[in-house]
Amino acid sequence: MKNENAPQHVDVVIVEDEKEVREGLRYFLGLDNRIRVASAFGKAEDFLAWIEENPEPDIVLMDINLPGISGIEATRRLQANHPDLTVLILTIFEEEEKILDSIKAGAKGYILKNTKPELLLEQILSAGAAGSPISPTVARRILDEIRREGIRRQPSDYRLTPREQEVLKDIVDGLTYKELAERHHIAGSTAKKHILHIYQKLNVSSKAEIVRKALDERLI
Amino acid sequence: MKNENAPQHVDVVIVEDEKEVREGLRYFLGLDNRIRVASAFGKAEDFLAWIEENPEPDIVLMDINLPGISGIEATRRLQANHPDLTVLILTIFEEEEKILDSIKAGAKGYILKNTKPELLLEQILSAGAAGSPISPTVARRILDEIRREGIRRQPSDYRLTPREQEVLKDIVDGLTYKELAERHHIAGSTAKKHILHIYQKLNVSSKAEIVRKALDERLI
DNA sequence: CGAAATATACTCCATCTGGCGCATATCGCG
DNA sequence: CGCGATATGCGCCAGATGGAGTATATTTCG
Repeated sequence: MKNENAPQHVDVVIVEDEKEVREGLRYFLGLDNRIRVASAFGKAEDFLAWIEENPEPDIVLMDINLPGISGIEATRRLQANHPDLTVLILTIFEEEEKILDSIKAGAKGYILKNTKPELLLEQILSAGAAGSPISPTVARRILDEIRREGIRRQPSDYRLTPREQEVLKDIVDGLTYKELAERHHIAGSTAKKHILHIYQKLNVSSKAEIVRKALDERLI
Repeated sequence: MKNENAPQHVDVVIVEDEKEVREGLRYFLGLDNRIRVASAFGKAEDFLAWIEENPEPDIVLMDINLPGISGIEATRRLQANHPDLTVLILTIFEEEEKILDSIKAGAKGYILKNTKPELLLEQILSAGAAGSPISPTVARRILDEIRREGIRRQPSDYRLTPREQEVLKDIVDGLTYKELAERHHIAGSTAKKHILHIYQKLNVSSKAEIVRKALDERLI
């Protein structure tokens, strides 16, 4: 199976806005001769442009918190033209939502920035071998999530009032302020107020987002 | 945060039927003074009896393929009286089904037996610190599973053009005309035109309705 | 009882949205 | 070549929307 023409190293690209971290990573990874840092970017946009003009690297280390396009969004977009590109999220976030979003966006691994350097190296190399490096604390959350689905999905509680629940359902049905007001015999202004409250509680800002969230999380 | 009364080591129990492997593990783990092997068993039944009479160890290394009660079943039974016990599956199986079954049974980690000894040590120790050690190849399977949750059926054909498909997806993501225009480098007026065309084809008249329809009929 | 939460309603305002017409430009296909 | 489909873009308009106040009942619960 050994191919003498195979590159001797794993090509890595870094996308990370903080220059210190970015250059630090570039330097550290470069020390290991199994890894070659092909390039590094401070903005996802720059990387997305670059990837269209250059040969695919083996691995992309992607920060989440980037100015402009986020690392998750960038990962999602990569799926279109580079579905097989191995993207590893490298971030400080441990929030379950971001983790799952990343995975669904197509990330092949999720490594925390506090990972010890030697381990980080192992993780990156293992990703080349069809593995998915995941920081143990992150893995725990993912496993928790799987278990939870296995048991029962209790709808996340946004503490919507009964009225808001009704309104929510009507929004999902595509009703406008007016229609909603008529249906419940209240003023349009009131219907609107209910909707705005729901926006705050669900942390969204449009009906379309409500519908998406309500259906995704089955709070209908 | 250091507590002088804290135990100096992690208590580990091994459940593994093959004597060679069992004793090998016991010996190897014992070499590291951060770990103490409290006991080792060749049958799950023996361990289940023992655990009721002795203080809980910190970690249980559990083989799957055991005579009598399987490691997975044993893990499941442990949930009743010892829900917080950290069980790490240590096995040669990479089958997705066994992996998921183990997790659902309550295992906190899933390590392959081919894991390098030094890494194995790290994995076990990380489990003590609320982490979930997972072999990279196993993690990959789990992630694949999460991503897969959505085995699409054949969507009804509304004859949307490729561009409209893209726009449709963005609407479901909750984007406004402007955001959508930026993302595709087109004028807001054009984005709007695409949306209006989609409205006609899907026979709807608002973004909320599109989101609903797109999610319901899985045309995303 | 009385405070807190909920439901109701109004105003102002900037922006977004849906609907319509019109106009190019490109491409594939016959 | 020319037709039709697709993609792009502009302008106009009325109404819907989202955001932020303010205000007042009504209900709920400690």
